Amino acid sequence: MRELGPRAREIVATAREVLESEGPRALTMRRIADELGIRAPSLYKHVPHKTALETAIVVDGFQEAAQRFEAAVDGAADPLGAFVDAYRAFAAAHPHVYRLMTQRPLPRDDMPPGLEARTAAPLLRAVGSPQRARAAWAFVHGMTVLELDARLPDDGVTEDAWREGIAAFRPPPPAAGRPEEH
Amino acid sequence: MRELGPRAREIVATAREVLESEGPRALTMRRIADELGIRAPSLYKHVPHKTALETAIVVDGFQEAAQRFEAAVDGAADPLGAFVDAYRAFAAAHPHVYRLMTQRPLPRDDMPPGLEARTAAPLLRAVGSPQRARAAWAFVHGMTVLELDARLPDDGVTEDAWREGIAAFRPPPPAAGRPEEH
DNA sequence: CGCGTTCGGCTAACGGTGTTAGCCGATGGT
DNA sequence: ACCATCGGCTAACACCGTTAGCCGAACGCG
Repeated sequence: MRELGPRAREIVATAREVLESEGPRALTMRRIADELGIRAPSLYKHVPHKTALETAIVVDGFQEAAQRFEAAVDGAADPLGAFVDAYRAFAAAHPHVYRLMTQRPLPRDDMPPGLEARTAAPLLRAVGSPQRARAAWAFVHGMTVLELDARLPDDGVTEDAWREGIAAFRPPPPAAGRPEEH
Repeated sequence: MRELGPRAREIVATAREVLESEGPRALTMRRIADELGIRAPSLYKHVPHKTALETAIVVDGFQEAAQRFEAAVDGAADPLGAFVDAYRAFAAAHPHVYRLMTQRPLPRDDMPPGLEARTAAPLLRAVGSPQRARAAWAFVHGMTVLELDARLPDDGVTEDAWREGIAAFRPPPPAAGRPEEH
């Protein structure tokens, strides 16, 4: 993947703004060009195709998410709970970007190496084992998309489901004497 | 939602075949018409728009899924395990239909009333409580889409994650004396 | 029988999409 | 002073969903 020039970064930034404020159907080459006071074909002087634009948005999204997750888990008394809060907050703040990041196979070849692992690391540390991390990730992602798509009734039960799932995947206390409060 | 005539049912059936065999990008009005030896505009004599076609595929998918889930759970020794097996089998057999069923808000207004609840019922029975059902559904759906999109490494750990999640959401044994084997 | 309606095809066309080809003025290096 | 590169531009293509309007065949019915 070619490195993006400064004009390309501008294009990606306005593309992300369009996506976040008006959703994926509005994310059109002509629309992006309009926003920049430019014609659509000129975009191709900076970006090879629309997919590369979407990939760049996804990469930015992962970078931002990774930062938030690391900051949330760092030194938290309840790392899993903190991670889940940060995860939900990210998805709620950038639902269209979140969907773009998750609703298709990852463009791994066009992503900085290590970024995927970096994003996954805080959860891994929060729950202990890799298989538990994958299960917990699946739960959190599942809840998130079901909520984004309004598949779950908006009653208190959904919040209970969050609690139930978090409790199910929280690592057991480190061994010794005092039990944890709940 | 208008009831679909017999020709419309044929159209939906070939649309589903195209979707299942070649994916959503191939699901084109012209492509469907071709398959039927017909021109694209003629489809609109039977179906109001493409979205209605997709909705019909989704409804068929839910009906088939509901049947499979009911059959799987019915009288099973481990209802949750049986449900998960049936769920994964359905998604693996019809990945594109599964995505269509889950990757967008449900077209509830154009679905037979009760179908959504019927599809959800087997899992609800299998785990006991509604909040546990939602959490378990999120986990199963999350694992499924992550696997469909090849987001999880294809090692044994993912299978462990399935086991871990299932164990986490299995209802406690009914009370009395003898412990279950594992 | 004849008539009118409805049905289910058709062609032509519109506006929108991503994308390519090719032109051209400005900028900047040698 | 020249030439190349950069970053715009217009025109156009193929494909998409969809609409308008035509037309032959089939059918109900007086």
